[in-house]
Amino acid sequence: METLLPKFDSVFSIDCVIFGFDDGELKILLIERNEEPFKDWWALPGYIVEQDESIDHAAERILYELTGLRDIYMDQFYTFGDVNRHPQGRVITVAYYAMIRLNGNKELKPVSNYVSKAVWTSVNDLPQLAFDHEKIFTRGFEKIRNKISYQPIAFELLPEKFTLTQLQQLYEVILNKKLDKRNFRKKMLNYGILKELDEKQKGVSYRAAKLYKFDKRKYSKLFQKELTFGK
Amino acid sequence: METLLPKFDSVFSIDCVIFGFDDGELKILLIERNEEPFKDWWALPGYIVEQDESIDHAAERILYELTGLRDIYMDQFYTFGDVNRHPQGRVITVAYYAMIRLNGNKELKPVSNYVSKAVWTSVNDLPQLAFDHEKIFTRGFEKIRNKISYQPIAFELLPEKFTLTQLQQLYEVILNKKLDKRNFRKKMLNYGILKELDEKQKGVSYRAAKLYKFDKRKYSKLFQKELTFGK
DNA sequence: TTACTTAGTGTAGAATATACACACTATATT
DNA sequence: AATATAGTGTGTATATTCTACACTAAGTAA
Repeated sequence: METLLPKFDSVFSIDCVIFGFDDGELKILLIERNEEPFKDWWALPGYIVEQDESIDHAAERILYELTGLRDIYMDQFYTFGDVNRHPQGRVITVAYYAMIRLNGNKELKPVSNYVSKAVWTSVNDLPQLAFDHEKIFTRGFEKIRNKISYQPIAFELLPEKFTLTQLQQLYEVILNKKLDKRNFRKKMLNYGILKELDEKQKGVSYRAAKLYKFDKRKYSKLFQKELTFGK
Repeated sequence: METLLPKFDSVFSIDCVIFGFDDGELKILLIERNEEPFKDWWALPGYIVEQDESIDHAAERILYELTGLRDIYMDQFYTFGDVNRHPQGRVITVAYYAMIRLNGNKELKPVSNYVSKAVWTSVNDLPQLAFDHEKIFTRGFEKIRNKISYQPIAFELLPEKFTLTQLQQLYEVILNKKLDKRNFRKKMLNYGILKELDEKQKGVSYRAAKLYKFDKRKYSKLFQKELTFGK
């Protein structure tokens, strides 16, 4: 490979804002750093892209190393490239977000040793974060808030079978406002992307609610359509 | 500055998809490369980010060097990081789009000598492009198509004073469909973000249309609101 | 059996979006 | 002067979507 390219003292990294929903709370995954700079600080999970891997691959790899999770819906949302965002050199970071299904199991097993631990933290209760990670988080949160308004990404966060009330709670948390129960149900059911199951919620000490499933097929039909601008 | 960071043989670049509207056609700015690789090929304007400049700054600088334009509405939209996208090494590129007001003057004066010339090309009539630039263009075009559906970015492309017909034509080109004149006007005027002027179009051989101006203030009020999800 | 908690449901009025047809005005051409 | 052309400009009826609002039903726990 020729190298007409100028030499450049720089690094690419990936940072991930990984959302989960649990206990009626929206959470993100934070790690405690075990390396300078910002040793012992909380940070978004992220690491350096390797020389011979694509950034999408790096994002998947890093998420896997930190959580053991694969095949997660992940999307790039912004690239942060201020000169001084990293105290040790020029690091441009590509931020991804992911939404994962907690299903009650919240244990996280960091593999890489640059992390002491990884925990789920409510977005309403975040500690101070290393680097410009607060900025990155904020932008990622805006992104999903925005996106959920026109695409039902919420399903990524819920267990496979869920109640309408859970779905509504999730919308409320992300949009940060109360929604009307009847209107919410009407709208969701009208989309026709929910499959009503013959099952009910279990283990609750009150009337059990019906469970629903997300119907991916019908979803794609509905939302692949062009955005409308009437005729 | 310590350098605990691993050494990495890599480069960041910026590529720009610069839209303009002229003659009822949506165009983008292409350059003819004067450098290997892809010498004499058409490409999106783009170049390497310098060691000590932020990526946003680089984007502005590069646009300026190629067009002499400043203070352009510009937005990052995606970062392309496949391993082999550049034949000479690892180059991750951050793509920006810009929308500029042609106002009839289409002359472009490239400053940098890695460019032989720069021209406006209709998006319906693009030549083959260097690198993965076709992919970048496509994604950028999707981006504005999407965005125009919920934000009136179209004004960036029109002259300061424009007719409703021009505005509609622009929407039609970007959305790639015919719109109903009456409904379009009603909708646009209802937003209340257009200021009707006391002037009319000049130099046309038919009934002159009223000119309008975009009212930025009212715009921010209207569109800063949260995206709606009812109550 | 009672008390408690959440599930589940309908409707009317308001606002918005869509569909549709024709007259007017200015200029260029003959 | 007559005519053709091309684009401006308007109103109304209908369909759809959005919003506001409160009670009963079902299940569990004591």
